[in-house]
This record gives sequence, C-alpha cells and structure tokens, in this order.
Amino acid sequence: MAQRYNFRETELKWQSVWDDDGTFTAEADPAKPKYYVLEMFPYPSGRIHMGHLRCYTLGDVVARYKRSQGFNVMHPMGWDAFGLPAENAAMEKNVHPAEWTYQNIATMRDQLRAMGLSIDWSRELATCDPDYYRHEQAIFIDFLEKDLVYRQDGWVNWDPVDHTVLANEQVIDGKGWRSGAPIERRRLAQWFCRITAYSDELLEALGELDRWPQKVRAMQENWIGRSEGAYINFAFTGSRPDSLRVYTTRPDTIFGASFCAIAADHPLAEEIATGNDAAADFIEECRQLGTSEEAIQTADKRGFDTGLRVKHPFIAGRELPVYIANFVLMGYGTGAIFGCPAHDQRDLDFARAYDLPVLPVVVPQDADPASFEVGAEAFTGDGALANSEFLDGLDVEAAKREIISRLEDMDQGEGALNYRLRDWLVSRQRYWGCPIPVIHCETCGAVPVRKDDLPVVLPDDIDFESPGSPLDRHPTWKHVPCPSCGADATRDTDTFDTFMDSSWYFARFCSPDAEVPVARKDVDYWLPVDQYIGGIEHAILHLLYSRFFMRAMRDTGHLDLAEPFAGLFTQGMVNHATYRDEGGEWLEPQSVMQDENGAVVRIDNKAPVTVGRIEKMSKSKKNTIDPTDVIRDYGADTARWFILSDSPPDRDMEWTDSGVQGAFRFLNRVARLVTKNLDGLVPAGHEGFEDDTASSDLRRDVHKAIADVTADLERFQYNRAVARLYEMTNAVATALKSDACGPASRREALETLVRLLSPMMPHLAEEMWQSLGHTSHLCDVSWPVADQALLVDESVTYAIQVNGKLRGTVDLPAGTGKDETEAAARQVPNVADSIGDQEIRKVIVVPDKLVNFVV
RNA sequence: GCGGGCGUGGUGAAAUUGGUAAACACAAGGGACUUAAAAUCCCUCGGCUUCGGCCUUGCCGGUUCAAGUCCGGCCGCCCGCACCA
Repeated sequence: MAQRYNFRETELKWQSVWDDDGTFTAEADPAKPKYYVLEMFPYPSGRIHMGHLRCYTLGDVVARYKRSQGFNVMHPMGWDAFGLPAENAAMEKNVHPAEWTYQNIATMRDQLRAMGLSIDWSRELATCDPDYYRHEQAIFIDFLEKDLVYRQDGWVNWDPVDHTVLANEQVIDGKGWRSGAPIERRRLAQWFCRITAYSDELLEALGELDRWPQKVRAMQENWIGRSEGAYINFAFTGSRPDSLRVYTTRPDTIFGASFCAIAADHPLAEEIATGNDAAADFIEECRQLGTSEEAIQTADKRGFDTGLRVKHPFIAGRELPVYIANFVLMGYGTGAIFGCPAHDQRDLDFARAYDLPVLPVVVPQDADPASFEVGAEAFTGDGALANSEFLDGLDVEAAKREIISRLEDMDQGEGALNYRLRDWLVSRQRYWGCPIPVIHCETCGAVPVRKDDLPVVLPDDIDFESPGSPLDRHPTWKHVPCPSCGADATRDTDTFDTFMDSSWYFARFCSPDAEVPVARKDVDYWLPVDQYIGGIEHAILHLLYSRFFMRAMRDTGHLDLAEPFAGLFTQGMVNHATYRDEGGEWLEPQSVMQDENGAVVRIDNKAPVTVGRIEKMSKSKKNTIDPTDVIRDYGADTARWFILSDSPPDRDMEWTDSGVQGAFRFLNRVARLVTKNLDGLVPAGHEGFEDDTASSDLRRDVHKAIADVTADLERFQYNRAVARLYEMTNAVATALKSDACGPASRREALETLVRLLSPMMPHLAEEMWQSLGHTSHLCDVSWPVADQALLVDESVTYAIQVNGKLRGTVDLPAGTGKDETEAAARQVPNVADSIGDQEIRKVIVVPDKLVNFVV
C-alpha cells in the first residue's frame, strides 16, 4: 500500500534547500520589475499566535505568487522589539529586558521558519539593536533641525499604571491603550512630532490610495477631522484690552449668538479661578467629570458665569455673557465658542438650562420666517437667513462667505481651516525604548547630540526595583557635558514612543546594512511597499505615523516618497469557540471532548461543559491554539491551507479542529493522486498533447482552473482559490481514474495542479514537482498561463425561463444562432407546459446563456 | 449623533458584478472495504411535494424581460469616531 506523505521530513528538507540556496535573498536590480511584500512585523512577545500565522501566510502567498510571475520580490522580516512588556518581564521575572527580548526573538524566528515562509532573512532587523536605533536618532536630529519636532510644555495624557505619557491616538475612551487605566492630565515638557504640518497633505493623499480599504481611509479622514469655519474675536466690555477668540463652523449664525463659553482648561478660566473660589471649584468639578462615553452622554450642560461680558461684533450695544462650560474642550479650536442655541443642540441645551435667548436665524425652506420657532431640537439644516440684518435671505453657504469677508474687513476674525489632528507626543518615561538624543544644558537649552556621538546607547546596568523612569534614576548615565558649551549638562532621560521605531523600518529593510538611515538607490528601487498586510487595529496609529514619517524624511532629504504603502490589506481575526466548566471557569479547547451522545464534556472527569460564544483567541478566555502544535501534528502546509480555506481573508474566521483535519486529508489526497499516477506519463518536458475527446476535456478543465485560480489570487480571494483547487482536484482525480486520457494530458493535469497549489502549500508542491521528474525547483518555475483557446466550451447549457423563472435547461453547441436557440428552447417539455396556451409577447435570447419567454 | 460594513442552508461560505441561488468545504446520516478500528472510496444532505414540479437570499415597496446583486423605506447586527463648536 502507498506510504502516507511524510510531511515532517519533507517540510524540513525543502526549508533547508531554500535556505542553503539563498532562494529568497533579494537584490535590487533596476532591470527587473520589483515587488515589495511586507507584513506588519511582530512584537517579540514570546511565541507566535494564530494572528501571526494568518498574516504571514497571506503575505507568503502574495510573495510566492508574485515571484512566480517574474517579479523581483523582496519579502523581509524583523522585530518590533522595544516596548513595555519587556520591562514588565524584567520586574516580574528578574530578567534583563534585552535578554528577554532576544530570547523571544530566537524562539519566534524558529517558529516562523517552520511555516516555510519565503523570507529574505539576510535583511532581518530588530528595533532594539543600536545599529537600528542610531539611525532613528539621526533622523530625529534632522527633523529637529527642520522644525519637524519640537519640545513643549503643556497638558499631556498620563497613564498612571504604565508611568508614562501617551499620544492622543493611544488614549481610547479616556483610557490607556495598553493598561486600560483612566488617563490623568499632567503638565510636562515633552517632545512632539509636528504631524499637523502635514494635516492637509495627509488628508488629500488618502484619495489616491486606491488599493487601501475604504474603511481605513475613512477612519484616517475622521481622525484628521478637517473642518471649515472662522475665528472670531469678541472684544470684552469695560477696560479689558484683549479679546476672546473663538472658533466656529457656523459664522453665519452670529446674529443668533446669545453667549460665549470657554473650556475649564482655558487660560482665561485659570486666570478667573485665582481669587475666585466658586470658579475654581467649578473648574475642578469639570476636571473630575469622567471622560467615558457614558459620562459624556448623561452629563448635563453646566456652566459658570464669569461675570465677564463681550461685545457682539455686528450689533451695537449687544453684550454676551461669558461662561466656563463643561462641554467646551480645550483641545479643539481655541477652547472657546460662541453659542447660537437655535442651531446647535449643545448650545440649545445650555441655553434652556440657563434661560438664555433662543433666536432662530436660519429658517427651513418651507417655513414662515415670522412664526418659525425652535423647540426641543436645534435646527441644523440649510435654509434662508433671517433676523440677521444684511444676511437676511441668503442661504447658509452664501451667508458664511459674506460674514467672513465682513469680519476680515473689520479685522475681527478670519476664515479658517481647522483640524482635529494634534501633534504626536513621542516622549515616554520608560527604559526599553530608543533614547532621545538630546542634552539639556542650563545655558544652551535643549541641544541635539552630535551625530558623530551616535548612537546614544541604553545603559545595561539598570534597576527596576523602584517606580518611575529607570534612566532618570541611573547614577551616571545622564551626566554629560553640553555639546555646545561644554558645561555640565544632562541627557534627556525619556525614550521614544515605539511607534517611532515602526514608522520607518520598512524603509530600513531596503538597505539594512547602510551607514546612513536609508541608502538612496535602494529605497528608490524598492519603495513603496507594494503590498502591506496587517491588522485593522493599526488603521490610525501605525499607518498614520508612517505616512507622516515618509513625508518628514522626504523633507529632510532622506528619500523622495510620500506614501509608504501603495497597497494595504487588513486581515480578519482568528476566532475560536469558548468553553466553561460548571463553576464558570474557562477551559482550554484541548481539555474538552464530545462524548458518545455528542455532548461536550471535560476529558478528565466527563463533567458537562458550556460551549460559549466564538470569540477572538485570547489568553484570558483560554481559547487559544498554538500554531506550533498544529505544525507539529499536521505540518505547515496543512496549517497554511486551512487558514486560507474557509473565510475571506479580510473577514474573521473560526479555527476548528475538524477544519484542520479536512485540510490534512486534502493534502494527503493530493500526494496520493500524484504518486499513484506517476506511471505511464510522458517524460517531464514533453511537448504536444493528445486531441482525443477525453484528453481535450481534461485539458479544458485544467486550463479553466488556471484562469480561475489566477484571477482569485490577484484579487486576494484565497478562499475561492482554495475551493476552485478542490474542484480541480476532484475533476483530475475522476479523469485519471479511467484510462481514456493520454499520457501528455495526464502529466499536464498533475503538474498544473501542483503548480497552482504551490503558493499555498509550498513544501508538498516542491516534493510532488520532484516526484514528477523535475530537477528544477518549483519556486523558480514561472506561473502557468491558461490557453485561451481551451477556455471556450464546445457546448453550453442554456437556462430557459418563462417570465424570468427557470423552467428548464437545454445543451446546445456554443455559438448557436438566436432562432435556432429559441426553437430548441420551445421544445423543452416543462417550458411548453408553463407557457400553456398563453401568448408569447416577447422572447429574450442572451447568447450562450439563457432564453426568457415573456407571456 | 457622524462615518464604514454586513444580513444567503445545521455551519464556514460561493454566485464570472443584473442572467440556472446554495459551487467548495465542515458537520450529520447511510453504504462499501476490514475479524475490528483507523485510513480510503461511494451515496444523501434548504423547504414543501400528489415525485410532474413548486417555493426559497432579514422585512416592505420600486426599476427591469430578468434582482441575492440596482434604487427608496424599514428592522437587526458588527466596527471606528464623538459634547470637535
């Protein structure tokens, strides 16, 4: 009996062949078209998980497929190696962060190698390597000189659990993105990247990223949050010489203004609070108010009358009260607004609470201006201006233009674009990150480290015993002379946000050994990344920062590129059912089984188990499967095949043991199919085919499969490609069972099957290719091309409809004429019955498709 | 509230973008081989049916010879953002 396919031996064999031959080592070659495939590099947390397996399998299919199409493919791998978990491990297990990190990298590299990925390992990098981060420090210094980074004292987001500040993007629902702890506000001097310098460019360019998911583009658009409006300066009454500057998107409603309001953090509010306990109490109250969604939605609109009054810019003698209000945010616009209750819901709620006037100044098209009133809901639609002197009768857009032009003439304001996007805070009070290459001197201020003195290396002897920043506590490291004046000075003891590390690693991959951050000729050849693959969770953070970084690197002369990722694919999550015992404790999938009645029970004591929701694999719910176990038990090809097979790659998928076994069965079936049919083939390399009916039919099936699978791979529809290959395998197996097909057509069928499978199950494909008598390696063989002549069928099945409903089918030779087709359709028995004695009013004939009788 | 997406068998899904709905797989059931099991192979598998067929893509309506697909209105679910002035 035929031996079972030995996946263990075979997979190891081909992995070392590829390795020894340097098969996947890429070299820049301007004569060849390049293709840069990249998956988001992993954080070395300890072991690879199913999300990695899915992501890297998807990327490897792209890489192998493009390679077989003649592209010069670069497919590198590296490690996003700085970050807090290494420090936590240091505290919990008393191991140095570097040691912990490099051990994890070693483990995970082996795990990835076992997947049989077509990776160019010669380009491997780790962001915690001084040879990597010295270049990041150099880039930062260049940014500093171009004013693309700056240091500023201000309110920042403080994570009290991770003991560090966070960027706005890292605060989710008012909580730290890693720790989940409620964020506190602190005043600190910190480094910022001037991402807002590119607000408009980052927004505009989204329109050209046509190979990005619509969803990600929409999310970035919202995040950048462009709005058009105006600044208006309201002069104070009395002797105060300055004015209150507000931002509004509805300057047209100025005649309906009944108050102004400022944020609790507004400088004016702080000024008032000194010497005014009631104001100070109110401000404190606003700060205490939770930032959670629920707190915001249920919070009443509340204000504190400062006693200050401002003058209405267009109505002589009209004065507006100035409140400190809990619904005004310091972080948007100027932190101050004018309130027009009739046309803004928040302003209306506030006006009702404090008994302020509600005067409609825009009336809907079909309403009577004399009687139109606003009740519980503000009117925010378009309409005609009213009660607004010179604006009366204009529509909203025209009124905006008019009022802005008047404000500008009076020098009391101007039209403006405003963005929600804030500058990116990159300082972190942590040890395991890239040191910020700046020295603080009492006389010279913040001075960049001289480039010759780079890298600023992290000290190894570090203590994690007490809280706070380990670098700041280090006895000697921070004490250095000022590079400018030579006096005693101190290093910046903060490190970079790790998103800095990942904002340019894809560029470093192009020239991993260069003495400069990026070698121009290499990035010019390889960038942009043609296909980038990763999780949707980076839709804003990593992807937005990287887009900023390329522009900033462009403007500091490192490269000439704006968009780093021409194509982006966001893969779905890997889910698994969850299990709980009678006590409600989570159980691992390995510890449950089905008993003889089909009920799910514990393996050890047969106690009943509750099967819960199918959820994202997570340690806390214990519903994880270790990819390495699957590879050990079934092989990498099986794991790859299964993860591609069931669900579209961008959708969530469910990992099931039965699905894996199904994939395993298929693999063995392919191996059996090839091995059993080796006898009686023409030799490898034979040209020409038999033209008998059976052989031609087989060849037609084979070439249709080539066309379909190729189209599916092009469009990232790997689940369809898998289904099509199942179908092809069934067809080939059936055809080869009889002796009717000729030896050349049989060889073509088997070889084509193996070639089409190769991007997804590369080891088995190589092995079968060798069994078929080839000395070349399949990964060097070009992708099959479908013979167009074989894609056309000799006969087609027509659908015959009556009034659009299917009533029968008929087989006719391809290209049959309309009249002949209609005549044949009338003969179909059920069709004649359906028509009965009704009059046929119309006949639609779609060539080679269908006939529709309309009665 | 704003933005994006989805809704098809027991399950994951497919439908060449308006042209035979449910391909392919998983699960389930039946059978063959075997002393037995594993492996393998074959058959059935949306609903109803008088076995001729008829009906079926969240709900209602529309366009069309023809709608899972396009348009309008509901209902439900998922994701992102949000007192953003």
